Amino acid sequence: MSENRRMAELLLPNIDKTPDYYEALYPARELPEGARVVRIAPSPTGYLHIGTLFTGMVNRITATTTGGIFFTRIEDTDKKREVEGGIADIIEGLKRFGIGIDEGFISGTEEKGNYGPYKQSQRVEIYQTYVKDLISRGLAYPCFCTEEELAETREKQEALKVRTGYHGEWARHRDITPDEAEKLIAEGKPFVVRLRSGGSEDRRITFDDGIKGKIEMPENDEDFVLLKSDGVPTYHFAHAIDDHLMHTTHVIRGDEWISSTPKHIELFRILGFKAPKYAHVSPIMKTDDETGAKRKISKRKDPEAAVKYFIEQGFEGESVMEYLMTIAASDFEDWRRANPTLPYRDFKFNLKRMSVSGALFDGNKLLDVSKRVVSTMSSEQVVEALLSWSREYNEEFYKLLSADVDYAKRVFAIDRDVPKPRKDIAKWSDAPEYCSYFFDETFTPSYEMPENLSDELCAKILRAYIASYEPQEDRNEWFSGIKAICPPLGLAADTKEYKANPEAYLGHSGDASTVIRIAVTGRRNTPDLCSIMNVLGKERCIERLTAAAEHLEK
RNA sequence: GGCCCGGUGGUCAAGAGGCCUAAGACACCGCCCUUUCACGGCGGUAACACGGGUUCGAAUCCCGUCCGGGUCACCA
Repeated sequence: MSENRRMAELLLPNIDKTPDYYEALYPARELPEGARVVRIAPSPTGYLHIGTLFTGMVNRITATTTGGIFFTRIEDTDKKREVEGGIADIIEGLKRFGIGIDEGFISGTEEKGNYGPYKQSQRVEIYQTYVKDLISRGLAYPCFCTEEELAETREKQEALKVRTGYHGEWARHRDITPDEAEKLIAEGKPFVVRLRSGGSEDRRITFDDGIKGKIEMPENDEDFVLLKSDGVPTYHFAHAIDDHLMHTTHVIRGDEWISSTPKHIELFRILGFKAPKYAHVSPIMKTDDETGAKRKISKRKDPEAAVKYFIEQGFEGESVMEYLMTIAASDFEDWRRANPTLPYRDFKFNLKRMSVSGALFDGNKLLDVSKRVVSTMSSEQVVEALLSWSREYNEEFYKLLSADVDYAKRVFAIDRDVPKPRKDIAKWSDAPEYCSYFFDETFTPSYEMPENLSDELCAKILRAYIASYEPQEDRNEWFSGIKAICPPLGLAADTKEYKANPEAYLGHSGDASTVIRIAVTGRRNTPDLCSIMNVLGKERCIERLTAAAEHLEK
């Protein structure tokens, strides 16, 4: 038995399979030419991050436009950071935003597909099989350094002003013999398995990044850790094994990974795998409120880093995705204008069109996009969405709406379902304020009348209108009712008439309708008043008009 | 600090040596339409980080400076 072989048996005695076994178990996928196999590989460390959603979306749409596969894989190799329910939070979050999953984890607990298991903690035997093979080929070795020893090395390197890390001369256990290792193991010393890197600082490697283009870097020469002392792999090693076995063609991930790509490339080479194509997505940035500096959006400092924030605010998933698409593809907005009704998924996405630098999160733009999305929804859809949002995040409002759902539908049908719908609502949390005057419980009267009219005149307008008011289905008929009361009060029935000769009148029919609007709704700005009054009903309108008139007469 | 990646209006961006007197969108401002509010339409303010090259010609190519970001773990 060779020394390397002996070392392999010594370190991983329980592994009896060889890589060939797994190569046969996970044959190549049968997919059409050009189909891309992509994935998102989150760690279950808590809630869904906006950046994860973003790269998830980019991956999803890449698979969709190429007719490929999008799968999820859970990277739970760090027990310390794992959070209970973390998988469900992330997977359900993706689904909530309309990101369909073809394979891998499709809920917090279920997985599907022929390339599993899709959770790294269940793949330990696979990783160890490949590591054992590497050791027996002399390409990996055990390292018994303690944390303290590693820190010491680092200090020395810093004092000497040389590059820190476990490489070359500094790789203390690089030449450890099986005898030495056996002795240390017998003493109960823990160890990790490191790669015996064949790279050199002086040589450069280049790779063609799918987003950033050609990137040139020094080769990896770090004997980085493959297997941690608990036998679980590091990200780097798990990535190489998994994406090879799962036949990932394109690794689209956050650009914080660029600097470790040389490690990954070396791993794929040493393992004899074909490396995937890499594409590094720039992070979503934010301006720091305190320093004014641009920085990566942060979990700790920014509420909008958590996708939960948008859900609580009542943004439609579709709105957030539309907004993210405008960041992801510079030509998306043009496409959207040309195809206003198509789902964003139909957009032909191309990684090469992605921006190379990180975009600042623009809340205004999100609002604008959201208003457009909401304006295309029917009143039924709006009320349904409102009900499910408020049930969870605004109990008071939920009670109000659910007390009479038909009434709510009539409220939200106003100026909706028409060719040019209004854009008053961006997110469901805007709704309570938007419709407050439709409910006696939330109606706040206002008697702030237009500046150009005296209170006395306003009261007269209201009294005249109360006396003559009859509900009308037709807007023009309805407005005729207002026009009719104008001349006796010294107001112009026709606006143009007023503009031509303003001195001759105290105001015009537009002013009269403003007075009525304020009395009925407590606001100057509302959707179509005729429809509002019809929804409110004659009795309630008269009540409010009378209350206002009485107030002004005092 | 080493190594990477960037830098066009407040924001997102188009731009591949002459078509740039630099597009479009959001925001902001003004006007028009209109019974109000919106929607819509029209218009406006506002940018190639800086310095050197290369070239007849540079936002675009090269070098340097500055600035920003990322990364340097038995975390992903």
